Amino acid sequence: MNLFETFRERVVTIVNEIVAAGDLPEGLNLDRINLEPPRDTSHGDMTTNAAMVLAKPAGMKPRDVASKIAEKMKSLEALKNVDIAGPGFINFSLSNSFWHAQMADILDLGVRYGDSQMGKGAKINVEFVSANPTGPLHVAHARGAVTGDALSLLLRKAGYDVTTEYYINDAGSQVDTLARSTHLRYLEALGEDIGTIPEGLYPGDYLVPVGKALADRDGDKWKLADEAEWLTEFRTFAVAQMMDLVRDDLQSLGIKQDVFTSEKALVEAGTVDAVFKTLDEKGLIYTGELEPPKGKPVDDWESRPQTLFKATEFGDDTDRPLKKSDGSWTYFTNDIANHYDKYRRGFSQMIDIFGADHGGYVKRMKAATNAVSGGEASLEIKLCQMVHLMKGGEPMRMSKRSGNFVTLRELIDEVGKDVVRFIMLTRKSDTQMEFDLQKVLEQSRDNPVFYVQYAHARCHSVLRNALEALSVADIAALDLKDSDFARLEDPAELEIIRTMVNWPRMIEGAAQAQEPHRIAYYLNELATQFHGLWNKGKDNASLRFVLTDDKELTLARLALIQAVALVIASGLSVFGVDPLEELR
RNA sequence: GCGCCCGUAGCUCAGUCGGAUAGAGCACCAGAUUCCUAAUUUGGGGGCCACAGGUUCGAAUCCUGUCGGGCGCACCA
Repeated sequence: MNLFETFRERVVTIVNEIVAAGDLPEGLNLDRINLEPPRDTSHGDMTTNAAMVLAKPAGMKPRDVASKIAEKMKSLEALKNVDIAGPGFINFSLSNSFWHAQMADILDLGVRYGDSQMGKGAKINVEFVSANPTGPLHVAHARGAVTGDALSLLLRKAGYDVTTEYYINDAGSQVDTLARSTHLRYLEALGEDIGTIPEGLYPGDYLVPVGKALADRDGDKWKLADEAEWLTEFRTFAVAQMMDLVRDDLQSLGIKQDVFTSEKALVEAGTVDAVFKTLDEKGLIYTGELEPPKGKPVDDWESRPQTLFKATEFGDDTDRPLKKSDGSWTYFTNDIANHYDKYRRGFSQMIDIFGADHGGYVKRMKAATNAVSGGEASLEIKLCQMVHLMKGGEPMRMSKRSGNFVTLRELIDEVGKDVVRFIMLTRKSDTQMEFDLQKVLEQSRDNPVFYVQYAHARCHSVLRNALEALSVADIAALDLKDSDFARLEDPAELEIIRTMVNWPRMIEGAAQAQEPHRIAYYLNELATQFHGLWNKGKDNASLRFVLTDDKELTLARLALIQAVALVIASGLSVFGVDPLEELR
């Protein structure tokens, strides 16, 4: 529980006491009472809307309710300056000693500061990337990958039991295309001239080594064989190779999912049949005809009876086909089985991260998950909008022909894993964003990655210099935890402590909203405050961190810096970004 | 035609389950800057929160409609 929640409970307790005393009516809904830091810091350290939300149901004026509450709050420990403002806000501040006491917590917990029990260990499944295993990951996968991974880290920090998952689409026709493309490369490896890759097959060079590996292993065994003989073997081999590629790409982003579920395996295990049967028994399957699509005209459209799932009963716009014209399962049916399988494995909360181009798929998947679990499982789907890659303010065309890169790997090679991760997380995932490859490598205020990393590095630099100045070998020898925090009296120092104390609340808020990008803004703010304090020391020598004539104050300030470094590191860890101790 | 996402400063974007005078960075203008610990710093101008209604003590936020942008729209994956 964060401190704001603690004080909120105290306010609720006070309200209940007032009710018990008969000064407020019984049966008031207290859920809408908030307690938060005010936007304007001149209003104090904390503010509550309690009086305003209670006034109307109580049939009283907000300021009258406020004065009753404020009167009792004055007796709370550590509180000072309780007052009523505006339409009925109750603002108050906490004593400096209260804030100083929080320093010990931060230093004690280190990067675990901000860990929360909010999730109560609830199991939650986060599926992301799930790109077709037909080649290396594309830059377009980067945002979903990073968002999914960071969201998982965030939820873990907030106390959820998170399992990350990748669903391998290895049962559709695209993996047959992969197998055929690989066969061509196999023939090439055996010395045949394959010419240009025919339309409809995958032309990428990454299949050359796969074909060669098969030629090395099996010789010319498949050279003259019919496709029916080699297709399965080539598909299995190539998919395995492609998944190795994908895993390597993810690894280079620092991502390693816990579970890889194979679509093919789900089909072969009969899970899809079981799902179909379940839906059928619930009366959610029927045979009918659909309207022709309303968008672009489809050339090969033919009206025919289809096996349909009653998705409309669960909020979808139309019912959805479960079988293709050849009688096999649709991708959708298999994906229902995928989500059913997760439910069966004990996940009642699931999150999928999709690209924006899959937006049309959201309603049906949520509908199906709802149906197949009998309403017991909930599926959230987060859409990641497109990222426009820029270079020096100019949009980049992403095509091999123009010599610009197209793969995720190439993007990482250009700017580095940590930059990709941080920048992708600086914007809300469901809005489009720009990513300027030039700007993110600049060492300036304009580059949030640099600015935050620099703050962390600067903390460590100060600590290193301090050790030298104090002739101490190891920071542990300073016992910073036992410093006299009361010496931190400058408003800028207290402001930093308040910001750090807000960190646990940030984690809970961001986790609840499933919005990792809030962390980026928080880190930027903390970095700004720290850099600001550093700069004050330029003008005012008494505000420097290391003061040779005042060891007590120096130690207290070093403790503050240590705390800042820890909170920044804690924040970066949620992003999966490694904090730097020096910039070079 | 329908569905989803979005529209906030010149630009890129925040804005906490509805809260006080709507914020940040960049850009722009003006000042400081052989003081130092590491990559300057201080201040300023700049807004019909797309538009119009509605709900509310209170709306950028919720609801309805209009306009504008993005994505998607049998059997593919």
